[in-house]
Amino acid sequence: MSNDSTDMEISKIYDPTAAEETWYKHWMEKGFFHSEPDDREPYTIVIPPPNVTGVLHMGHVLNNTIQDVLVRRARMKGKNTCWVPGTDHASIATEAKVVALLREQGISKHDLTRDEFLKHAWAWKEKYGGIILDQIKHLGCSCDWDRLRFTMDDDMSDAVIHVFADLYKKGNIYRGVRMVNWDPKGLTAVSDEEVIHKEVDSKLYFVRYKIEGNADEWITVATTRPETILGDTAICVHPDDKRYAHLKGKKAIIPMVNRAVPIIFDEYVTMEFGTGALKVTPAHDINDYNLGIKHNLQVIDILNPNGTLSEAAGFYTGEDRFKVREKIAVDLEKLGQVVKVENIKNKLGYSERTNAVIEPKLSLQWFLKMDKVSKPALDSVMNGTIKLIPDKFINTYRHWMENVHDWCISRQLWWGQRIPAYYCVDNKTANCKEPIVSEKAPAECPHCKSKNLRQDEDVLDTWFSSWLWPISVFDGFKEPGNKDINYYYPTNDLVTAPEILFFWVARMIIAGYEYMGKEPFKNVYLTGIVRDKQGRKMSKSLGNSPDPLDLIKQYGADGVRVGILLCSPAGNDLPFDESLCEQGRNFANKLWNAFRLIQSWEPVDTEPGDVSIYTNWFENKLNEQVELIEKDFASYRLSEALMSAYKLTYDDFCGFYLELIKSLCGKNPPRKVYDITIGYLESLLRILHPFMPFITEEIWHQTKERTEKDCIIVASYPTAKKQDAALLANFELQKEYLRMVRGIRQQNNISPKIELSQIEPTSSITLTSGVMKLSGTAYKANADKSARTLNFVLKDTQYSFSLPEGMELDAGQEKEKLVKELEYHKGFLKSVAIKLSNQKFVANAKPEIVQNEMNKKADAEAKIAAIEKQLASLN
RNA sequence: GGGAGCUUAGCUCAGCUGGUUCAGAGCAUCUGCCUUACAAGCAGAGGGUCAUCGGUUCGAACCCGGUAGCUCCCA
Repeated sequence: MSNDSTDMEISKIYDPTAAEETWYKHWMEKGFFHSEPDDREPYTIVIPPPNVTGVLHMGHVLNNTIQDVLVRRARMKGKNTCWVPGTDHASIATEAKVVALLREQGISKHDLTRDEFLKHAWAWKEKYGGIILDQIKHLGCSCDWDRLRFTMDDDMSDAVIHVFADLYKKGNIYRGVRMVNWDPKGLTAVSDEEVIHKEVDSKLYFVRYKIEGNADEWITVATTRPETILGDTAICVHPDDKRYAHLKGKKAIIPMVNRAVPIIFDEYVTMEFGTGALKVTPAHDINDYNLGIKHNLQVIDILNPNGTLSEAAGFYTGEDRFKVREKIAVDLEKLGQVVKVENIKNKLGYSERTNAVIEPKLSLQWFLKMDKVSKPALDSVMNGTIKLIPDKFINTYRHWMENVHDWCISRQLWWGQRIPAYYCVDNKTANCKEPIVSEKAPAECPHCKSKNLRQDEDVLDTWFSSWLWPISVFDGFKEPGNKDINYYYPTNDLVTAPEILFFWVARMIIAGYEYMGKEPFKNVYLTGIVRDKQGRKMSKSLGNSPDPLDLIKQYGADGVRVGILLCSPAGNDLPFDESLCEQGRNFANKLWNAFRLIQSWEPVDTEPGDVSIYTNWFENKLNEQVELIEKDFASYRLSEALMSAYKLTYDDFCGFYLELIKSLCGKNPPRKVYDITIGYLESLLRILHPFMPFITEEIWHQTKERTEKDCIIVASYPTAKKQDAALLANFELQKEYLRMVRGIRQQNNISPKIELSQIEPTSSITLTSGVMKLSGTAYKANADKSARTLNFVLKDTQYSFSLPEGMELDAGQEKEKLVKELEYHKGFLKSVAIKLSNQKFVANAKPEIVQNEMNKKADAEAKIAAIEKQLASLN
């Protein structure tokens, strides 16, 4: 080091930009992020692959910061860490983007062949699909970029196809007509989990239907979807409903279409809702569909896939269902069939992807049977093999797993893995109708030998790719038992949002047991949801999310990381406020200035002498906090761990330790003290590195000359040594003394520059010379004890200081203050005394508790005596 | 409609097996300070009937029950 010249300038304010670029590049070049199996213990995380359509939002910032903290800490603890990054092809979202882009260019999807469309889609992916990963790098994430994966990479797709064929062979996948959630905008079925139910204002139409054969008899139904009247095939009433009992065996006439439909009786109907009479539309409502099966009703599908009315409706063909709803209300009114219209609130399903109102629709889809495969996945969480953090999610998980529905895995899209099912076009034998499921395209129909085969048009749900992620990223399907999968699987931690606990986490666990016979990860850390100040979830569509890259520019990546972590306990929602990042930035600056101070010192070759008690104290404090932080990490309390590190640095190191050394040694500490202090700074840097990777690396390299590979990212993490509890306790009193002196200075307007003379030194607490100096107090022998003094009581000891020259003391005020304090302690003593005189307490409470009360009593008595003595001196 | 969870300082949260340190932390606020590392800073201070009502207990923020409000999940 050659920083002995005074003209060497280091900025007062830490500038993160240069450090971020330099060090990320350096880490990459030196291969610190890359992992290969070796004989060390592995620590593995697979990233929740963000959508290729995505740009970085605050949720990603939170999620990836947490992962990076865990990974960096594990790396420093000597683990062979592997954080696998990647992206997800996001079928619906990406296809929608590509369709929109093509539309801008005047191209309609339907004018293209499947292959042509996919070419556009891949081009789109190449261009935009990597944006989010580049953004993650700015956060400092130490992913193993050599292992980058995409859910539609050839290998990954092969795995998906293999799994589909395998599960079909095992009888776990079937094809069937079911009521699905139809997204008329995305033109595809979506799974139950992709439907968001929202409460909306609707109208409830009361429409009367004529009873067949009776001149003026009517039955009135209530519906929020009058357009579906055209698809009605029954009216249903409760068997106990006396109002309708006489209609048994009768038929009702559907308005407009004049179709006579049976009046059926079923307990499913709620008599209290509406009129107690329910119109039944089996094609467009899941409950009606079930009623239809039970009562053998006709099914009339009146909707086209895009949400317009079909030929089967008979009216309004080609018009959108919502327009038709308004029109039919008017038309029915004209026919005199509308009795009344009420405003109500009801819940509607919306597509998670396109926000279109979901229409229940009958269609032919592929399903995965969930009952059997989900068993081990439920057990593993219930028996603790996989831990959910926080564990409040176990209940939610169990509830879902115990009531799990079959998973609709087909999507009517082109972007994704095409279902490996083939159909015989010639259909020469009865068996030809069976789909042929095969990983490779079959050459001919196994039944009729026809070579005229057609592949299923649909692709698989994106989650059907990502549920294999922890296995497929290590080529566990392509090469079972390979070196990587054996070494890295099961992974350690998974960090994700609770929203996708079922979408993704549960299904990964299922796949893990099905294909590896082992859980895919040991711990699942569920983050909170980042919300804005009004409590709304941050989202692109609301535009209420700050751009993380702007934040990084403003506060530095370290500042943003600290900001988002400081108040995000696991599973708790995080109302995000930019001021948190400001706090992070300020903290980085504090650390920077602590470094500046130390590096400005010019050590001298003297012995430390008394200064050793302070280095000794900080050593103990450091160990105490490292131990605490260790515990916090063990229970995944990251924000608490960060707060401990924050206070250790801010309060203990900067606020107390450095101030003491400074006041005792000025700019010239003994060399030994200097070296030790540098060592402490380095320990702090190492503790902070997982949270603030850039600034810690920067300072690490400025504290001394280091080789290229001597980086903090691979430095060892501090371990806790045993502490001297008595020493730590004693120093709390030293600090308290300092606080008290500063308090009386503030109250009495005494500048820190004026030295206060302590006239009654006592032996109860040995005040150290550094604390005396820092507090600006000094012992004064032979003081005039009759003079007015400034006083405070610490523990059981009264400290008195003679008044600085020219200062008057308001004795009345001082007395008042003391009397108040005395009253408080007397009250306290009284409550303790009552407790101790309670026979039941003494008999029932544990001995150490009783002893505690006795100590409390003694303390209070001592304090009271001290205050009384002080009061007496005022008279 | 069914289920789960939450309610502690202005805000965000700790508070383990009921018992000094059990009423805490950070931020914000207020009051002094441009004290030679840092005003992105230093020093000090104020602030809570632990949602509410009842029960158990020698003792309850903590255990049990009712009520209110909020959130989430499922239908």
